[in-house]
Amino acid sequence: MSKNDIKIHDPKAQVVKDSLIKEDELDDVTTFFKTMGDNTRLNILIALNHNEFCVNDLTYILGLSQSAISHALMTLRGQKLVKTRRDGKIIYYSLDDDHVTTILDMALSHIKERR
Amino acid sequence: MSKNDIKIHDPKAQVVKDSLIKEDELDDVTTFFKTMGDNTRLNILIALNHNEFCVNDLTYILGLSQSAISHALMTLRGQKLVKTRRDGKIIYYSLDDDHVTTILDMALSHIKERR
DNA sequence: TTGACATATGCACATATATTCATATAATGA
DNA sequence: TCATTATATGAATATATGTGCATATGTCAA
Repeated sequence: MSKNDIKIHDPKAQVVKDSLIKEDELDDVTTFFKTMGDNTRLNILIALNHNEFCVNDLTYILGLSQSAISHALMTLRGQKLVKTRRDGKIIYYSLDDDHVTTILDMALSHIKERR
Repeated sequence: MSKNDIKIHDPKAQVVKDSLIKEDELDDVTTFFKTMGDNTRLNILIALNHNEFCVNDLTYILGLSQSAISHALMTLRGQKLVKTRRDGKIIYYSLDDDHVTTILDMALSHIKERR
């Protein structure tokens, strides 16, 4: 008996199965959540939600190595969650997406109400 | 020179550093995002957003093994994102949190607008 | 009580990923 | 040009995590 022979109990299952979002679209969403699902990156986003900062100051704020911060920022930039601005040697990072703030706030309140 | 000797450029860095959320609270939020950051779990949530379903039907909808679905559901239940209802042999799963729908929708639109 | 169906769980394995270390690139001022 | 400061990147390692397999638990019908 192969996988195709599974018998559904609720006919709605077929409808929902057919209406699932496409794999690549799903990948985009999960990748977004994965990006948010890391203490370092989330802390960076929270910090940048207050103000733009350079890599050095983010290193100080989070208390992590410059390399770790830089790697995290590259991931965030790849997801277009942060953008950069250069002023001489210094590169300033800031949030690149209004949604992030909203989603962040929602998640925070979601957690708090759950307690 | 130790980590404490990092010199900040922007005095706001100190303010933001002091206002960071507590580690355990941060863990809660990232754990929540991690839970959402998986294709199987997210697909389950999307399916349950349409209707409650039993494990068997979710297995059919996602085309995965019963074990994989069950494991995923345990994680979701641990995060209080789904709840269960038993009817005889069958256990029905449904969303346990209004926020999830909202956050899901936001993430989906976030992705779409970004293209 | 036995068999069939529905779901859960422990273990093992494979894959993904965050961090560190070392080093590279880039910009500035002397 | 050289030294210094700021940031990025590649490789290696350690840890986390999703899935399949086998099996356990639970429920009902006969």
